[in-house]
Amino acid sequence: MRPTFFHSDQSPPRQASTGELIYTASGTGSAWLILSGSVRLDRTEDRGEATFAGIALKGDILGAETLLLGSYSYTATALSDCVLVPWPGAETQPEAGTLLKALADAERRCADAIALRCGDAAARVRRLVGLLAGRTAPQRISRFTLPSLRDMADITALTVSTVSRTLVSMQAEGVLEMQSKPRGRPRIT
Amino acid sequence: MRPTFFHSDQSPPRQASTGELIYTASGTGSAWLILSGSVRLDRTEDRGEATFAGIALKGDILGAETLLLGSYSYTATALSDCVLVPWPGAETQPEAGTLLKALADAERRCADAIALRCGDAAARVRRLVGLLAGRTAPQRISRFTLPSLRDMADITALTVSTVSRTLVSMQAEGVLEMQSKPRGRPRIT
DNA sequence: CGGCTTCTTGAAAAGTATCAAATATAGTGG
DNA sequence: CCACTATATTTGATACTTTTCAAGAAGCCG
Repeated sequence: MRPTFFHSDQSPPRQASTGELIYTASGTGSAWLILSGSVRLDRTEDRGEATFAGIALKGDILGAETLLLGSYSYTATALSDCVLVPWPGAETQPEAGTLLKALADAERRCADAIALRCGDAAARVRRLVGLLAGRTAPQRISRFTLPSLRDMADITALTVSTVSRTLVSMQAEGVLEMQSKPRGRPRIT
Repeated sequence: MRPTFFHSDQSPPRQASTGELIYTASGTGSAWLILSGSVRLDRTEDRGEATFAGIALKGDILGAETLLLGSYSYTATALSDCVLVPWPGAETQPEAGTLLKALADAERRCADAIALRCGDAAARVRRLVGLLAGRTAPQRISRFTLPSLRDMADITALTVSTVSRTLVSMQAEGVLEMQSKPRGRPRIT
């Protein structure tokens, strides 16, 4: 008996753990629907440097440009543990309705990403934490479930030092759980 | 005889001059294709404040979310003189290919908008000026063709003062034409 | 253990925001 | 036609936030 959480005419879900590379710009592959987790997108600038270019959350479509261009335009990295399924599943061409939804979602998360660079450091980090936690989870957030400081710094256009200081003060205020993130190389989960 | 610069089965182009409101969030209307000019998108936050949420340039689709939701999600304002045509033109439903292109364009301009908030003030303003001028026009840019300082400040997450100072120094360097923008209420063109 | 990576923290420096005022122009109404 | 108002840009002095640079602490891994 096959598992029942995805249709039998689709490929199985793909897992990506925190920090893992999902695909690389100019590489080939399918588009993806994010079932859970959050993803960071990066664009390679003129000088070959990769810069933050967007964020994708649960329910978003990832790498839709490959359906048009034949290759990915951005590099995708998992900000948290992710589950992805190829998109569109069975049909070779997505239908107009789902494409429209993907388009509307893309514009919403664009506005979200821009908003993550508004205001002072405290406001940005707070907004990012809220976005990653999802509006459905108002309970206190553990520091363990957050991305690396490097990722959060890139997303908010702050430095690692500033993000660290901000998180520490958020912990002091009780917004975050009073438990420091373990230092050192992240453990392989 | 009808004009020949657009197909007779389409509505005529719409003009919007610099600073003009194109449509309002929660209002109704069609989606638009930008034939020329640049547009600023704003989202109303929780407290009712409007914040910058994106930029749209020549060739981009504007307000596609109205095809899915029935109303606009953002407020659109002309950053420069614009010409728009309803989209899709004759067909009631856009085809998959053009939707995919709109989706890819949306992600590209999302990355562009995020990049406008990277680096110091000089880098941001320089990038914005380059984006609005288009890569096809490497010649020197007149100060008259730029949006208002208020708009540029909102887009780059700087203040009006800082944008002004940056533009003045760019004029001194010769990147911009050495002609100051006229002060006072913008003339209605 | 030693090397590597990540997070934390301190002090000084740099950049931008803030506040305020001056300048300049378009539109309005007398 | 001319004050008068409203809006937009420029500029200066100061205060504040964040960056920078540096070092230390803490965990993983070979």
